[in-house]
Amino acid sequence: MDENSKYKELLNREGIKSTRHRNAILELLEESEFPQTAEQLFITLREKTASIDLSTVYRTLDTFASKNLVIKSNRVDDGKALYELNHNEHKHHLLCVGCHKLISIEDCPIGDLKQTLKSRIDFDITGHKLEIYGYCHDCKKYKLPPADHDNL
Amino acid sequence: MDENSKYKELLNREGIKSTRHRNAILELLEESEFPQTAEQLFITLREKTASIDLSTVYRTLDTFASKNLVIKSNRVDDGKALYELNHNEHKHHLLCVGCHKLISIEDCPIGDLKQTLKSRIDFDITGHKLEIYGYCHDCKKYKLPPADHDNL
DNA sequence: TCGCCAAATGCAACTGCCTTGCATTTGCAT
DNA sequence: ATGCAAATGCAAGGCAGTTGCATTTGGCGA
Ligand SMILES: [Mn+2]
Ligand SMILES: [Mn+2]
Ligand SMILES: [Zn+2]
Ligand SMILES: [Zn+2]
Repeated sequence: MDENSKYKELLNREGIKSTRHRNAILELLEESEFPQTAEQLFITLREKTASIDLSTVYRTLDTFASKNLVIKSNRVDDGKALYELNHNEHKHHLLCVGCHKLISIEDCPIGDLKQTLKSRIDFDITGHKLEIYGYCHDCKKYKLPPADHDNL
Repeated sequence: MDENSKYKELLNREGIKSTRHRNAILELLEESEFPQTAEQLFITLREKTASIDLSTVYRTLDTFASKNLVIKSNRVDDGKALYELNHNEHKHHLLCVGCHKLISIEDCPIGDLKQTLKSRIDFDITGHKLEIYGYCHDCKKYKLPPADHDNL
């Protein structure tokens, strides 16, 4: 293993081997602004670095997810699995249903709710997924009347 | 078509035909407290009512979703598609990761955020999906240390 | 540095969820 | 009742993700 082992320490800390593919995948995830499908990662990996099998990509991502290095979620429109690096920072994003642009935000509205639920029904929140969609500045002019559901 | 056409008006209002299967599926969804997979619905339909094909279940649910009669989402743990009746009321639920129980809540923490984002970055929220998980009262005693991500 | 072995990977077959093409049936307007 | 578009059943197919197994490789101990 050559000097490409940028993530050797991280991987060893998790008790798994530092390999070419694992380093490449971590590096690629670090460059990605938004969650990626396994296939997107696979294609990019084939282009820019060594040959790799799709099953290896899935296995690696699953391993990372089990170590909490990676967060796995599902795309809203087709349910396909998405993977992103777990930066241990709390972020959400807005999806524009007009142009499909993603916009990062730091807001998280769960904090208060967490206290409320703990005292009211004795439920301990450990995590959540929040997907927000709507129309961005550029798309507002073409805005359709909003669907009458889920429309607080 | 006999008197089972409980939803004839509703269906006609949406511009689609009232059929035995569509009525059965709407009825079944109305009895369901929580979102169901297509397969769960399919099995129940086969047991309690007439024979139906799985593809019909999917096609019907897709049709309903396109009319906003049904809300389609994805299960957190396996990504499988879930379907529920759109009651046009705003609800979320808590998933206990200990016993997989679902608990309905009426709280929605999006209201304030909606105003904030509109004024700050000119984004119009039209909808959102929120999935909250943690430990219910009964499972707290067996609680594992929380994962260090997404843990506001 | 060498050899060992469990872990990681490639490859190909396979599973399961969901979709689609097509022939037949059915709802419903006339 | 008749006609026709929409709905359905059936079977095949598509595609994301998984798995079994043979081979390779990383890391460790001698
Ligand atoms: Mn949050
Ligand atoms: Mn809400
Ligand atoms: Zn937009
Ligand atoms: Zn529980």
